[in-house]
Amino acid sequence: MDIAKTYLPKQAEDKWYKYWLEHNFFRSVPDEREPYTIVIPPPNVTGVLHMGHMLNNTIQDVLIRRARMKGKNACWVPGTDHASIATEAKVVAMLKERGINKKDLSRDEFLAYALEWKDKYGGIILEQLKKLGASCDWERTKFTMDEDMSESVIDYFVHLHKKGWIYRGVRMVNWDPQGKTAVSDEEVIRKEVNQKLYYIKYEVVSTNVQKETNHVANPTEYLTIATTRPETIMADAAICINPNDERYTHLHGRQVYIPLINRMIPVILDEYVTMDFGTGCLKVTPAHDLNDYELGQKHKLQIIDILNDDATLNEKAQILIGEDRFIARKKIAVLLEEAGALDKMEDYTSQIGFSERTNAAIEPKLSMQWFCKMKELAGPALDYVLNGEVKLIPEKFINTYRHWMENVRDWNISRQLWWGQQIPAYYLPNGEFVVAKTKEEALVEAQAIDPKFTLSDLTQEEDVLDTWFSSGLWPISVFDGVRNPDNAEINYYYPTNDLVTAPEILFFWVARMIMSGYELRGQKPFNNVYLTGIVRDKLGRKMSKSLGNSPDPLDLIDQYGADGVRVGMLLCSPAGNDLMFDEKYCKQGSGFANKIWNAFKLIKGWQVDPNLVSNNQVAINWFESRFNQALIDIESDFAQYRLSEALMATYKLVWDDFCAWYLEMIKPVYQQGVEKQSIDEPTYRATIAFFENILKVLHPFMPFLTEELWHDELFGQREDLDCCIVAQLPTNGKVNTQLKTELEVIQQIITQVRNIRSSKGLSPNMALPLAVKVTSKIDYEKKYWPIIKQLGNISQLTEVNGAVNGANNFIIGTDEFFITLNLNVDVAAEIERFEKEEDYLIGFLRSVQAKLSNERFIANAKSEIVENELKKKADAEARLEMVRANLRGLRDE
RNA sequence: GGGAGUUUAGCUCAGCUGGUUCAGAGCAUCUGCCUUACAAGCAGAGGGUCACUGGUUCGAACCCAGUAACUCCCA
Repeated sequence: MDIAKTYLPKQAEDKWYKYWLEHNFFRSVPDEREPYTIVIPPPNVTGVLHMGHMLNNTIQDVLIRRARMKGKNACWVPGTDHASIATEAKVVAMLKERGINKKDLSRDEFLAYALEWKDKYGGIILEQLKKLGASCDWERTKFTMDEDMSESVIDYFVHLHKKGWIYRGVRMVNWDPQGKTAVSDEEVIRKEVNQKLYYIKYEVVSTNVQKETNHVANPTEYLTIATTRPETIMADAAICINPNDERYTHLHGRQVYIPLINRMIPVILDEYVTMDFGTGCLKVTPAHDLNDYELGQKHKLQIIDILNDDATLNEKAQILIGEDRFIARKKIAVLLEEAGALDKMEDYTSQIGFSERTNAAIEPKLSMQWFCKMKELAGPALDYVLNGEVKLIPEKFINTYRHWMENVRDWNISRQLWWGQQIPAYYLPNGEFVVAKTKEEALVEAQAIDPKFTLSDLTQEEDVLDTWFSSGLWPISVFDGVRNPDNAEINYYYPTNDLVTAPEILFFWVARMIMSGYELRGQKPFNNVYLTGIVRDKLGRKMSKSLGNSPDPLDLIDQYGADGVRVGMLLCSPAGNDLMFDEKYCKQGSGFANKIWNAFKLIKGWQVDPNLVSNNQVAINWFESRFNQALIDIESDFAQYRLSEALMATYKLVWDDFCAWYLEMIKPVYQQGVEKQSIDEPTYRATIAFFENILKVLHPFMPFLTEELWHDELFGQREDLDCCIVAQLPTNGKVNTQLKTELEVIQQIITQVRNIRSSKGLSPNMALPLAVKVTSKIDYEKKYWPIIKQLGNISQLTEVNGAVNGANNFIIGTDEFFITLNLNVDVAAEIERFEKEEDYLIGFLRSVQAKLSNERFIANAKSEIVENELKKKADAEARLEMVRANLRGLRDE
């Protein structure tokens, strides 16, 4: 068989993903094993994969695969949410293209179109996740509007209503005039916008007395206000000035006319007004501004709403009826100008809210909405996090979480849409309403009020529930734990283990899951919340469609292989910090895959010769020990969710320890004309065992490559179900610290020898003799000779008692090494080198001595630190003596 | 305006309870090598006033205070 020169990911990826599916490796059903559960943060059903998903799902897959390989019953539940606003907007747009107006459709007709649309385009994202290698239990795929999921939502609503935590109320909401729905504060994106500040003159109403006595002498009086929204003056209820503002004392108790419509409104006093902003006169428009609304409540002002749901002006505006708010703004400026009421215009920038879903400018609007009380729910949800039952990783998010939970406001859960769960509230002819799971049950409730009511008297609330209201139940509802709280699945899988999500939805998703978990089950929904950062480009900009700075994830997979991209994502993703994504990380990932592939190729080229005797036992023991150490480190990294460090530890284990050192130590010397290189049996067996273990450790990060190699005949015959994906991770054995330290010395010798070769311009092929003056206990001659010989290309090793004349030398630890070259030693350069070292050692000793002669150091420092200082001193002195001996020798020449 | 976070090599980040002359990793850079697994490679090298200013301490990248810059959240 001819092995490709580089790793080719494509075939391997398709082949093994299919194989895993066919053999049900992703499937989880409750059994006697310990469960390990992750529920996916459901992406929008209409969404497509972006870099944020790539990161998020790579992390989840690494965690789930690792759990599987640790013998846990690993269950990763996939799914999507219905994203009511975004999806409805898309469906409306699609209908428009077909010439259909939503207004002309019944609710059921519209939902039929929406479902059709969802079936056609929905769930693409889940297919994309498969390309990444996501090992979700696809049989469990859920959608927040599945029948059982919707029923759970309705049940929860009824439950909360029974507790008295759901109510209706008029509130100022963030109105999206395009989506024609309220959106939550969190769904509003604030942006700086250049606007105009209009200075408008209001005529002050003269008093009767003044009118009669001074009619002619007293000219008309005006006050001027500054506003960015002149089109709302018709909704003004008052003008407000600061009572301390001396400029306007004469206006106290007066009234003014609104220009153009000449409606009379009072001048009111409130310290809320900033005197040095604009003119110090504030127009108060309670229906169209949150702060004005509150001011209006305080001063019992009239509320005049002049806007329709689509932000056109209604008949209450009296003028410009039917015009859009922005067009009205331009037109009214002209009208004011003509009426002489426009004093001036200034440029002004301010923050304006835009709908995250439709990008329309948010209009503050008073409307009747459904609310869920948050105080009672937030308390326990905060406690879970504060007492550490739910761990946030990294911990820095606890502060933010607490701040939000302590200042939580009631949650507006209604949306003026059709795509979603219709609120199960039924209005009665008398204006009251009842809440029940079904219309029939609602009738029973209604008849308790008045037995004469019939089904036809009940009208269901038109609004649907916020999507977060469904996804807030996700960890419970995917296991049917709302409807059947005691079923086997929920009891087995809940609470789930880890949740991987973005910090920006900590509140409206994570917090709400914790709330519902407590409320419905008295249990947290997950143990750990791993918060990933935002994927930015290498310039630190958020990746966005409009900037076009986001690579297409599938293109990346195409180019670098899924394994390469997974490694690339993880290499640059410290927990909780934003990551500056750069394609070069994917390149590094695919380079790593190639390195592993080539190590495999090397081993494949060997063949056991039973007659050969192994002299690699030290190398084998060393790597085994090194491997065990790496397992410990990697486990510790995972325990702390330091995934990129766990990956880097694995990367170095493979590249440095295994490839660069171990394989080079044991690699048979090439024999020409032989198809397969001969190797002794113990080394061959050990190496293959190491390689198989390495594949296991790598698997969570690079599932495809490892599975591909796992099935090679190199490892013998495999049963159908003997796959890397379900192999059990090796358990760590002993770490031999003496071997480790000694080999570090050997590595330094090799490096020095290479250095000398390289600095003298000698070929690596030229074998050199090495002499050593040993004072340590290291057995160079017997124990390490095979390694030194092979890696250093040393012809012979001799022990000497004194310096070797004319040799190049170096010191490692307390042992001195000599290489005799048939070249003149550059005495001056050598002297310089040793003088440099001497200086360093003198400085070092001085700093150590300074500590040791400091009484306060001796008195205060821990004894092991003092001892360590003494040892440092002794070592440095011994070394300094050697260096000086060398210098003496050199200077004598 | 209120709150939180960040600042260590050209880039992305480690650095635990203050204690090795402690400043580290990967990438990038430079030099030399097409050495029969890998040029997507090998061997070697350079690179930092740990943002700044003070303080605490025998000892500070680490603790404290202040300053600056950047980021995020809320109003």
